Amino acid sequence: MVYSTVEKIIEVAELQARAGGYNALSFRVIAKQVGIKSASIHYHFATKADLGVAIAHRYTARFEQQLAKLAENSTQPSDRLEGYIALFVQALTVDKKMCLCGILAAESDLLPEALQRAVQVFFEVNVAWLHGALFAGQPQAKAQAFFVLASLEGALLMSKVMQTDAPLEQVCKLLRQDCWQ
Amino acid sequence: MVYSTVEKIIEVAELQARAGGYNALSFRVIAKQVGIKSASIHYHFATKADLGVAIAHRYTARFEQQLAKLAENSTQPSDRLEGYIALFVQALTVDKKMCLCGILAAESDLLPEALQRAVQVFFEVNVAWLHGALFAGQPQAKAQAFFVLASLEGALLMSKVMQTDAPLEQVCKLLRQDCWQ
DNA sequence: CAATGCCTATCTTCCGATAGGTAGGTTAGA
DNA sequence: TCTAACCTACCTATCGGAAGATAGGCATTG
Repeated sequence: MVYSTVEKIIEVAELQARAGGYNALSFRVIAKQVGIKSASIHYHFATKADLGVAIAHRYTARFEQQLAKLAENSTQPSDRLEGYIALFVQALTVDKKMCLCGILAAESDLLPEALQRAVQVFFEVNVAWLHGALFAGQPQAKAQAFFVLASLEGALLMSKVMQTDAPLEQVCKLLRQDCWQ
Repeated sequence: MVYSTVEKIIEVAELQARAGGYNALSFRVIAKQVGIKSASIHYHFATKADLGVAIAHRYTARFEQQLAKLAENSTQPSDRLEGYIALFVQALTVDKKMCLCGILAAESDLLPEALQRAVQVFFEVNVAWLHGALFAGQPQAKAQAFFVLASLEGALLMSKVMQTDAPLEQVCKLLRQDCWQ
C-alpha cells in the first residue's frame, strides 16, 4: 500500500494527538517522522487548526464506515453492541491510544472553533447510530445512547491512566448485561 | 488576604488545566492572573511537573473530603449516589470545566511520571469509595464502581464538547434508575 | 543576620508561520 | 514539436513569540 504525503502526515499527526491532545501536535516532530521538513506541512495544511480538522474528519469518517459495516453485517442489537464495543477495545488494546475525539473533547474549551465543531460531529454521529441502530423504538433511546458512549469513553480514559484493561473490560461486561436482558 | 500566594497559584493553575490540560498550563499566564512574575512561581514549584502534581494532589484531597462528608451525612446508598453525581454535575454547571483528573487522564501518555501517578491515585480513590460506600457486598461491586465513574467522566466530556448538559443529565437519570431497583 | 518571597534580566529551546527558491512535470499555443 | 507558462511538492532560511528555567539582587520579617 502506497501512502501519499498528505495521508502520512495525517496518520502520524493522529497518533500524536491521540497520545497528548492538540497541544502535543508538533509540525517538526510530524515532519521528521514523515521524512519531510516542517515548512512543507504548511503546503498541505495552511495552519495547525486545518491539520487538526483534517485529522478529526478522517477519524470520524473511518468510524462512520465501521458503523455502517456493523449495521450491515448484523441485525441483532446484541451483535451490534458487541461490534460497537470492539471499536473502543481495539483503541486500547491494539492502538494503545485514546479515542482521538475523546481526548480532543476533554480540551475542547481551548480548541480552534472549527476543530471544536469537527469533534462535536463525531459524538453526534455516534449518538445517532446508537440511537437508530441499537436502541430504536425504546422509550429512553437517547439517554441509553449517551450512556453507552459516555461509559466507553470514560472507561478508555480510566484504562489508559490506570494502566490496566480492567476498567474497560468491566464496563463492557456490564454494558452487555444491562442493555439486553 | 485570605489566600496565600501558593494557594492562588494552585487555584489559577487548576482552572487553566481543567480547560486545556497540562500543556495549556503557562507560568506566564498563571503569574499574570495571580499578580506576580513567572519566575516567582519557580520559588514555590521548582518545575512545571511539580506544579502539576500539586494541583492534582489538592484536587484529589478536596474530592476525598467531599466523599468522606458524603458517607458521613447519608447512609442510604441512593442518597450517596445522588451526592456523588452532584460532584460531577457541579463541575459542569458551576465551574463549567472538566474534571481535572479526567482531562489529565486523557493525555496521561505524555505526562511527567509523577503527575501520571498522582492522577492514577484520584481514580483509585474514587473507585475505592464507590466500591466501599456504594456497592459494598454486591457481587459486581468493582465493575459497578468502574461503571459509575467511567460514565460520569465520559458524560462530562460529552457535555463539554457538545455544549449541552443533556448527556450528563441523561446519564445521571439512568444511573439513578439502574443502580438501585 | 539569615531566611523568606518576591523581583529583573536573561538563557535556550521550541513553536507555528512566512518568504522565497527550485526541480520536475504538465499544459497550451505557435 | 518546440517552448514558454504554469503547477506541484517540496526545500532553505528565518521570523517573532512563547515556553520553562536559572542567576543574582533586593526588600521585609523574625
